[in-house]
Amino acid sequence: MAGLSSDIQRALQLAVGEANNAYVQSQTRKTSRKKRARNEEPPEKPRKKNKPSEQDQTPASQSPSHTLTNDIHHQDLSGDNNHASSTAFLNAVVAAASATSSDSQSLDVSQFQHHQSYHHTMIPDQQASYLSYPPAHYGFHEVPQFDQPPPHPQPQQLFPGLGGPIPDFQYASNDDILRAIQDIDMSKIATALKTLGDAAAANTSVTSPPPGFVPPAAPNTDSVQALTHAPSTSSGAALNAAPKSTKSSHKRVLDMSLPGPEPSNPEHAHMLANKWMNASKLAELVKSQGLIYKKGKFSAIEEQQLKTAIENFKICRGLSDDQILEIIFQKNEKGKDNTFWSEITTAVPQRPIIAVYHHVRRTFHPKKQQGKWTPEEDNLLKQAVTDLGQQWEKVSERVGRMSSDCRDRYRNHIANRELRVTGPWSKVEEDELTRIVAEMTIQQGKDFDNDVFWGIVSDRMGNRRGRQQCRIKWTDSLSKTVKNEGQKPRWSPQDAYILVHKVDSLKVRDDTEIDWKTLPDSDWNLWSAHSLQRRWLTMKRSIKGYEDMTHQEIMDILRVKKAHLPPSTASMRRRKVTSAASVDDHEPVVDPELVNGGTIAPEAGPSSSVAD
DNA sequence: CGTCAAGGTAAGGGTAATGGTCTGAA
DNA sequence: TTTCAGACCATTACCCTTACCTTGAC
Repeated sequence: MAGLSSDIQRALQLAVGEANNAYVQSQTRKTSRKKRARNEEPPEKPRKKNKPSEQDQTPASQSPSHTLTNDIHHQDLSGDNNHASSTAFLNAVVAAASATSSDSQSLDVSQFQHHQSYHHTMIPDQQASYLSYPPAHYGFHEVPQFDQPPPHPQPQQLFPGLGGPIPDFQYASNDDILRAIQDIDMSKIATALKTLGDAAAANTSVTSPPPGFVPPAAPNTDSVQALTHAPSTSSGAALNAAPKSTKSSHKRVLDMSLPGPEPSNPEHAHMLANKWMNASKLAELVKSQGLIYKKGKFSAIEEQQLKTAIENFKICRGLSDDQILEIIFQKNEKGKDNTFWSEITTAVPQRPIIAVYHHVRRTFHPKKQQGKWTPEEDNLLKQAVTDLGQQWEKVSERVGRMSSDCRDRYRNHIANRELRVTGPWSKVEEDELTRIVAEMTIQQGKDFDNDVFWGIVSDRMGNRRGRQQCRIKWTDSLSKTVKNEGQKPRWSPQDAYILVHKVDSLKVRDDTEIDWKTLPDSDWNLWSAHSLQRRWLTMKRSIKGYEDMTHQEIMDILRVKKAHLPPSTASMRRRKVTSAASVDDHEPVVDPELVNGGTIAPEAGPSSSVAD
């Protein structure tokens, strides 16, 4: 099948692998739960924090402080029916796609089951797999294997009719794969997968899922009110962790294979989607009824879900794009469709209707994202504020930018412009900022990471520095120096190592789902959430072709890339280093692989402050 | 006329993307 | 010496939440 796109190839691999994974999982669980204990650790060993014993893994025992990993286990264990349904649907997909095959050359999926699973993230202790990823040029074959599990027994094939041999995917070239699948009708596969992807994307009551397809429920990985944040792996655990085996993944920039947020209880879900509750009302319900709702940035997946929901709303009612915009920005009450906001809110579980309202109105605003402000616009804005005051909607009409953008431009760049200083901070300024922050937080028993009002700080700096300047200077520079006893810490390979393991432990579908504030722990807390996020982006962008990879694929590569610590930093892991003065370069070096393999456990948490 | 819910506006806090400079290793 | 990657710093557009206000139904 010449000209088959690589996306289609990957999509097919994914479909088959996913279907078989799902099937094998359900078969495996049905036949013997004991197999689940076959993991990196012997069953009698105490499990890591994030890997509770199997007895813990019932939905009923799920505590509010459950971990993400727990969630995944819960979903997986309790989701036999879901798997069966998903599997049945995938089965139908492939059956439909292969219906036109002229001969029965087909996929022997048992070939894949010897390799590591890209589903590893859903089934942490499941070692069966179908597709190997990434290819050897990433150096995965060089990664030391720890506690290689015994070969996984092979459950019955999901696609017994597709029994022809196929080259081992782990080492096969694309050509081999293509030859093996050449008789499958790729257009049908692609169509079916698109449907599947859309269903997963929508994962909502707005859309009707394909028959038999039950979208899996899932851990929530964003900020969730009233939920103790699922802790990521501790820094100590990260340092002690063996590099995980490779697992395959698939080429979709948004990876929907991991489940999304678990729907709230039906009553709460209805309330969130229909009641316009303000912050205090929400807080009250969190307290009194244990309401769980999501805060923070909308992830790329939520964006997609909303987009799909709006599209469905449009199609169901036969509306045009303009009519949808009229609903979103409706000014008059006449002809108002009150179901719109409630309906699209159901597409993003755990989001309150008010948050969706604000988000969608910004996202769909015709004046959004116009880039840099020109001096002419600045003058127009300045004049408009002089004439109209801070009535941003009116100012917006005159300037031609969104009201919030006008407000931001004014407060951040126009107001007090004559006083504003830019460029590097002087020592005097840094001391002044440190003093002001200390006075406003520490001296009042508050947290200097979270309880600072930056507008006030800027005022107290005489408006010579803006709120954003003050905040960034503090969170990304001065605070870590203060925490580090006056020494400026530098980002080290072990920080990168910890970060990768922590991100990995979150098991998110996409890095936009990460709540970066939850990453630091007591031993590793020098870096602000903002810094960590930027570090992550830097690491991610160091991977060639990262734009076309899913989070899982990026994770796979970084996990290996950052698997080893340079000897010079390995020694530091044996004790907590808090300042440059404490670093002894002559300390014996610990073989990082020994530590990685769990032979040597670090005594304490890692140094989070490797000095120059 | 008071109350309540829906939703519009403003304000405060925060993040993402990007670019420049410096530094150290190859 | 040159080149390059990445650490560090700064800027600024963009985003989310919350408080408060307006409007209309009851």
